[in-house]
Amino acid sequence: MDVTELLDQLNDAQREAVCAPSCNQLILAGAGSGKTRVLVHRIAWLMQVEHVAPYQIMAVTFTNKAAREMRERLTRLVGENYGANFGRGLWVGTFHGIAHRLLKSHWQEAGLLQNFQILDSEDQLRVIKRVYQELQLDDKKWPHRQAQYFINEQKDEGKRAQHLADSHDLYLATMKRVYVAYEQACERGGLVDFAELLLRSHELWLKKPDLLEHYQRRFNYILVDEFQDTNAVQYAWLRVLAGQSSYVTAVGDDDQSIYGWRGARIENIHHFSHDFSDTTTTRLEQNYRSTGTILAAANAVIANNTGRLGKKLWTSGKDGELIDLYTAFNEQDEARHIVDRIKTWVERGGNLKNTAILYRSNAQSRVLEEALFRENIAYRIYGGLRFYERLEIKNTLAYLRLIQNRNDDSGFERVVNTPTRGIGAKTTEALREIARDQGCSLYQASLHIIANKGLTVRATGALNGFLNLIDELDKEAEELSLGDLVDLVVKKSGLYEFHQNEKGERGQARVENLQELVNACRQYEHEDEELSPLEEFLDAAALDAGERQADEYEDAVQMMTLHSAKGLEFPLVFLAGVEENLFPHRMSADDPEKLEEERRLCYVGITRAMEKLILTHAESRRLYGEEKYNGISRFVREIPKDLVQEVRIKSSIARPTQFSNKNNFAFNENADEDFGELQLGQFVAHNKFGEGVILQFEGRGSSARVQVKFNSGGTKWLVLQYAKLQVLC
DNA sequence: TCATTATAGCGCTGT
DNA sequence: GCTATAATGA
Repeated sequence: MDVTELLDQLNDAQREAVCAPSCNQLILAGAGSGKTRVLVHRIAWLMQVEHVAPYQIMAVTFTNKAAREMRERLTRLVGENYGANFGRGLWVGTFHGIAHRLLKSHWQEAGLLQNFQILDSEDQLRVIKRVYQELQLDDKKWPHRQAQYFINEQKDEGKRAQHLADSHDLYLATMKRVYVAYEQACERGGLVDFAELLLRSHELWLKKPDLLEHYQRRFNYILVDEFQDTNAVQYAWLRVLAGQSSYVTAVGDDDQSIYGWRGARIENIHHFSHDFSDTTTTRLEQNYRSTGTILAAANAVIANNTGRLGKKLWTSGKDGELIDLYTAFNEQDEARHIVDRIKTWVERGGNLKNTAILYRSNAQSRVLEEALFRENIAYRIYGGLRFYERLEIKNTLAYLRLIQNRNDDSGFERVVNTPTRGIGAKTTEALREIARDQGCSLYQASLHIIANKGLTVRATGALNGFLNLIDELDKEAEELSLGDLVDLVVKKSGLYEFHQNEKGERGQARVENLQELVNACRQYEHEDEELSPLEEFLDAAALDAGERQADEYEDAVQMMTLHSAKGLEFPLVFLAGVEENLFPHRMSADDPEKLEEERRLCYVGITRAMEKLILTHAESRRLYGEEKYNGISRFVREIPKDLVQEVRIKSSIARPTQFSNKNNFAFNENADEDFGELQLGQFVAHNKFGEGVILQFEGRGSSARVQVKFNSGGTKWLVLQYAKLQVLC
């Protein structure tokens, strides 16, 4: 490719970053400012102009999706010049993926078992539960989750159990005990959790200077995306790897740091220019995504945060439409309104896939989903239960892991009696005891107990059946392709049949998921010659969050949390549930720092929108099984008034102003049924708001509602079905 | 030992 | 409201 062509598509600031002489670089890139483009072009520049070899470059991202996208764009830009070998030397991956790769190559030096397993957070919790039993700790006093959170927090900070000072504080002392025992359990079982991947590979380098030197010499250029999301270990890892001779390009946006709860340190971006010598800083502030109105709103909201590096997005484009704000009666009404707006959008020629509904927490998705489903609008939900975290999938993977490694205790425990085959709590308890005494795995304990006739005839038969099943599958594994093997595992283990017999839609969905897993395995491309396809697949499954690409091309409404929306953009965006206690979340309301993170989340949400942004909130919402009346989010108030227009319902039924004569309801024959004995001017009582007077009627059937002016001052629309108004005389 | 039912506990974000 | 455990009966 021609160099001019490489630079033509860039603005001045972008070009400055792309063509910078070799140095450490900090690129502060606002939302929609072409961050990925700069990264990709920078790599292309290094390769084609500076003649840096691909194997000297490492590009690090946070999600698999981002890594995939970068690789694709890079291939498109320079791939043809390098041919099929293009992907070989260049490392593009997530922090976790790269750390995993290193540990796989140097398991011995890292002090791991060769076939170590990656724990996802559910697996991790299981291990912690086992540890609790061992230590005889009360999970009521010290919840499992708290221990999990504690351990991960320590690891994210680079701290091992041994680094923790002994404390007289009972909580800290207990957590330390759990941490110590947890480390031992992982050590024994060859288990590695997410945080461990990073911590372990960091330690590997400190422990083996010659290994470090090898990689330092190799990777002269390291580029990191979403730098504001790095945690302490990742930052340290990076510094060590870069050493004195490599150049680091850090791209990030302090205003989009939304993973503080996961250990991300916004300070890393502040410290960068101190810690990496001769850093040049570039700001990308021109936005190519959103309208002027949307940007003005985003800028106004984020301006309320303190300690920012400072950045103001601007666009040369049009102001565009105002931001809509819809106040719904309840969450049902909110969903209805969103669906209506989507229908209008489509009628005017819009695509479903160009619209996104964003929300703070996954729990909000259900009502929205139902409303879309009722209207036959295709939708796709991101996140939530991930594919590889589903029960039936994890069970299948457990079988596969056992095939690969009999001593995988977590897999053993998971499926020894799934589907049920007569190996109950009593038998497994016996196995566990032997395993503990002998310091062996549950599989070996099984062999042991059978040899010593330590079980009833029935239990022995059942256990033998299970062991034979695994052996048989293993034997078959040599002959079969990965896809066929998984197919066989699913059928022979009885999982398939088990879920088929499960009643209801749930079983159906699970069967489909199993089929999908088989499909995924059939299509899985084996890359690394040193690993078996099964081995490679299992590792990939553990690291892959399971964002499937195929569906991206499907024309469907995109639904996701604000967190998973980062990095994406859509012409039409709904921000649902902009209410206090929900967004900002009530867990964050008291802590100024957490509140600022919520605000950044809001900033992320607003800047996803390209053309039109619609905010919705509900006056009353069923949350955790309770009716809540949350006020409108403070973030909405932070948007200048002149950028927002309130939309009232585009009523399908004209709103009658006179109710003196009930015959006015020509278009609403069931009005009597719907509104019963309620009349205009009727005094009513509500158990939360107290007494008031009815001002207006609207809707029918389940959406029949009345506007009430309460003596306490406020005026509210109430859905009759939920409000349970008492008629006063 | 299994399957059903009752109860308690817990709520966010996710590599 | 949901899930994960505990208690119950087959």
